[in-house]
Amino acid sequence: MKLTAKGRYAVMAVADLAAQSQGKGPDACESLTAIGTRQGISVTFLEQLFGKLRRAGLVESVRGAQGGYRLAGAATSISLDRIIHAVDASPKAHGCTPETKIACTGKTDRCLTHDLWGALESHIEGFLASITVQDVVDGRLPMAEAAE
Amino acid sequence: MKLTAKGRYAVMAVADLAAQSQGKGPDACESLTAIGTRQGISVTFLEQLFGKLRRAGLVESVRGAQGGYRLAGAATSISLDRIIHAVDASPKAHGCTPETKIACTGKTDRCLTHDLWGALESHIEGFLASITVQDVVDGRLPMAEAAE
DNA sequence: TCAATCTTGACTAAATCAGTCGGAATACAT
DNA sequence: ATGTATTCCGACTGATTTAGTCAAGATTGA
Repeated sequence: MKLTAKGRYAVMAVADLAAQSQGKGPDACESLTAIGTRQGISVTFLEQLFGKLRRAGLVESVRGAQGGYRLAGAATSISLDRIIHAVDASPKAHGCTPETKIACTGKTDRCLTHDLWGALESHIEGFLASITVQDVVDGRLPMAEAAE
Repeated sequence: MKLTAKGRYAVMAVADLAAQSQGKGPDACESLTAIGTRQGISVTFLEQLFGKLRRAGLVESVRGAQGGYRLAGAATSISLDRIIHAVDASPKAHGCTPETKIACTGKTDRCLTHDLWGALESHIEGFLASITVQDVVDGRLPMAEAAE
């Protein structure tokens, strides 16, 4: 699980897409040009992101003129962890895999941090999984304690 | 808040240090050579990490032969977020700073993800702050649900 | 047909990561 | 005093990742 700007852009773009299609019919679609202009993201970069989002089944595309993208499901059914996983594929898990099992070779202590990092990752994942795109659109976020 | 291998190594090393000085007197210190050998981390890399840990006030050093490092306080008083902050200094906060305020210029939606990312960061931080080095040594970790 | 749009894949400049290297400075042991 | 073990410090580096760009083709509406 990585938390990069790319993931944040993807969340922004999907939230924008959801917000735009609020009142419109289920077949309405938004072009990347429109999304990019509104959110200040370059269209070519959005292409890259939406390609992955489409392959992950989160959005659907409509080709040709007046085409664009629309959500593949309800905004309430898309959680943020799915978006982030789609664009920021994390092939490697946390440490202590066969290749980097440095920590697990210890004699005195077996890998102390292995379980720890696993717990941390699932903690973050759980947090992101608990938020849907609709929540973001509505500005509804859990414990908005974002101090500073 | 970044979660890199460097931070994990630092937690491993500090936990090792704490575990070794369990029975010994408060003045006992461990050399980086010993820690590195046990944990399979190169000594030169440990030097880099412990330099930062020392400057952050988490460990104390004893120079010269038979020297080494010891914890600057009780293992129960050192939380993991302090270790990670010490070695993985994160100068930049999350997005929407003056330099990258791209998202905040929107007309329709003001920056939707700003608060969100802030909430996420403080969530992770709170999790790490709730775990002490002593917890790691004792293998006591919250919700050890680390499936797979 | 023509223009708008998605689709794909290669490409890149810059930053970051993980770690090394060389050399001081310091203190203990003999 | 000399040698040895250790911390200290900053520069350096190779590989990877990030955050994009660019070019060319496929598909469809008007």
